[in-house]
Amino acid sequence: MLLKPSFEDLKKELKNRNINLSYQRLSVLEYLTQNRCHPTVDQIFTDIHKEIPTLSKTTVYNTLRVLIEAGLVRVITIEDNETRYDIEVKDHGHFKCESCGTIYDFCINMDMLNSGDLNNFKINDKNVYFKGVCPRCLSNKNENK
Amino acid sequence: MLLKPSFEDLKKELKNRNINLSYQRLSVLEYLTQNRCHPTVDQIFTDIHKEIPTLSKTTVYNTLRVLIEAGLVRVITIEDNETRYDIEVKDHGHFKCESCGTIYDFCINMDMLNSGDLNNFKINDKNVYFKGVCPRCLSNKNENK
DNA sequence: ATTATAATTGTAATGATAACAACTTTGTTA
DNA sequence: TAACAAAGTTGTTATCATTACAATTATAAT
Ligand SMILES: [Mn+2]
Ligand SMILES: [Mn+2]
Ligand SMILES: [Zn+2]
Ligand SMILES: [Zn+2]
Repeated sequence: MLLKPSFEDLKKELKNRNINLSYQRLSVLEYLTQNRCHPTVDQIFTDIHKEIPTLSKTTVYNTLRVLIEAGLVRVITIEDNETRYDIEVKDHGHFKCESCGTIYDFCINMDMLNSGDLNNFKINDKNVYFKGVCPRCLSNKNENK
Repeated sequence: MLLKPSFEDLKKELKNRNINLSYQRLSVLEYLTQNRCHPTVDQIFTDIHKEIPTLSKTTVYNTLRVLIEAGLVRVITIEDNETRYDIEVKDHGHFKCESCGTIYDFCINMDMLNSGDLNNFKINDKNVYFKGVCPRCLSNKNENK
């Protein structure tokens, strides 16, 4: 199973890397640990803005860049028109339901994947994206027959 | 190995689907069969524009949409700031070199990948994206030591 | 040849992200 | 603690990719 890093663990990680623990950064970081739905910048901004009305969207972008560079957040580009963010940086796949839009995590065996074509390549980043229809939407469709 | 469909094969495919074979559409289609570097819209437009000065970028977008809907072209979203297009629709992975920008194809065993988490999901589309440094750039780096 | 349908074109609108400079907060030093 | 320097935040503006739209042109059907 995927390990879920706690907010406190992540705070320590940032401190270790000498990254300043500003109120806004901690707020974004905490949001990501509690909302593991792979949110967009707009979702993150809109939600935190309710708590911190002075928050700027630029800060959300800046913070995400810092967290990504620190290796604490990964980018999900399963769709060409929306960038999403994931606090879980361990290898795992993403499935997007084309009906309800939900993005599901799933386990993958990355070793099985590497066919040997990439023997002499230095691999830094791996992403697996599937699309289709989730079980919930499939059963809803059957009910409406 | 991956099969490379010929321009003529693809023309027949379009005819079968009653998709109009306009000069511009055929031009884009032929470009994709001959430039398998996963080009962006801008690359496609700029190159074909040299031959067809009246070509509009809107037409390139429209044509790509038609070809994608027909299942003859697939979208590559390995980077969040550039959408790329691939005439090869068979399952295969993509590796982007972070140094030279080249996107390499590689073989994958998709069946090995599916861990069972997605047993009840209907899967329509699969993409595997890796990033890192390609052998050529790795050896260049060593030379400059 | 005429007419209807579809495709193309150029421009304008949209929306996500980045650049920027002014302002504010934080950390450091005395 | 006070003063200063560095870093972070904010709001605005700029940029760029993509889409919407209406006018024009090309294709298909009769
Ligand atoms: Mn995830
Ligand atoms: Mn490819
Ligand atoms: Zn669903
Ligand atoms: Zn390279």
